[in-house]
Amino acid sequence: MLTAQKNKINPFETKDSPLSLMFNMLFKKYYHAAEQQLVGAELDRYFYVLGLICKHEKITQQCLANCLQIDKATMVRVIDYLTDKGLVKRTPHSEDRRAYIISPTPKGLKIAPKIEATFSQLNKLAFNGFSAEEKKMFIEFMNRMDNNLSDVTSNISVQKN
Amino acid sequence: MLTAQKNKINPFETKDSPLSLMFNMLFKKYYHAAEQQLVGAELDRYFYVLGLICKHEKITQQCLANCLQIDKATMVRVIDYLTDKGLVKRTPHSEDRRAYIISPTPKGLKIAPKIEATFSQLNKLAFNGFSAEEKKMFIEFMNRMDNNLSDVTSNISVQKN
DNA sequence: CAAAAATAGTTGATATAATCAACTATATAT
DNA sequence: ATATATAGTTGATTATATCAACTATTTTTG
Repeated sequence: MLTAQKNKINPFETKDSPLSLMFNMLFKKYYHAAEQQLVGAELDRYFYVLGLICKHEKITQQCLANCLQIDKATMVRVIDYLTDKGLVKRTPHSEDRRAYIISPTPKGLKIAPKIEATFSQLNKLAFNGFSAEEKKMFIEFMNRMDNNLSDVTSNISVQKN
Repeated sequence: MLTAQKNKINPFETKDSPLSLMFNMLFKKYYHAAEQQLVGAELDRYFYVLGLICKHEKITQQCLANCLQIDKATMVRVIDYLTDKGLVKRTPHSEDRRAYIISPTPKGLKIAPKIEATFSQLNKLAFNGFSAEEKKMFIEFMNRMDNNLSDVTSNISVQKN
């Protein structure tokens, strides 16, 4: 019998647990830690989107949606949110009049280092006790998995974005 | 300039990308693939919860919430959903009259193998090209990260569950 | 070249999920 | 015996995802 007190299920130790469960749990822990560290930082979500925009300076909405595997309709609202907060702006694309280029405002750029520092610190914490080789291997494993799973989804079904 | 056509951002190759982004992307791909494979299987979400319940046969709601890092209020609704579908049932806990034990119904148990098979297949696909050692290392890495990030969140803040 | 198809972005509607506070009932600690 | 903690529930609110339909523009192709 599994009760709350003697809570013993650990997906990381159980044979054949779905990997998605592990990914999701790690995602949540990391994400919530980031939220806590960024409290009072002008924005209260979509840190990683702002991070990406600031890192690349110029990027279209559709590209962001593709990169982050987010539906383009959802992305509209993300960018609306960041725009309302005065952190990014839309400017018409010079070569494609359907498209907009998303770029950070000065205010957005000012926050970016704080976001980057938070991610960098959390990465360091997540990798605590990892050797340089182990760290490198981990990222490589993740990259391989991403490729493996991309093959699956594109074979099984039509992409949504 | 990053446009949709020449989409070049890859969080797995970019130095110092937030790990949460990688976790989330892998989670999504895996999860959506599972959804597609389980279309028409009585339930259309919470596969992993049903999987856990069937694997353990007897487990309290709070324990499930803890294990899955889901708010207990959310868990109520998950169990409601599974109960409405006739896949699990609540029975009073014999030693703790506040608690309910969640267990699978025959119908739930009948579906379980299909869910397990899907996860098993997707795990295999995700690990495609991994040696036995690499696979073992990956799980170990994930486990270590989970511990590292648990330390953080419990230090920084109060747990929600 | 003109027509058809595809793409970038938006909107509205809907469905799903997370979160919080307040609550009941019971169990545990002091 | 009282105070505190826990398991579970509910209602309200917010966040997120998803889908179809739409405009405007670009690309494809016959």
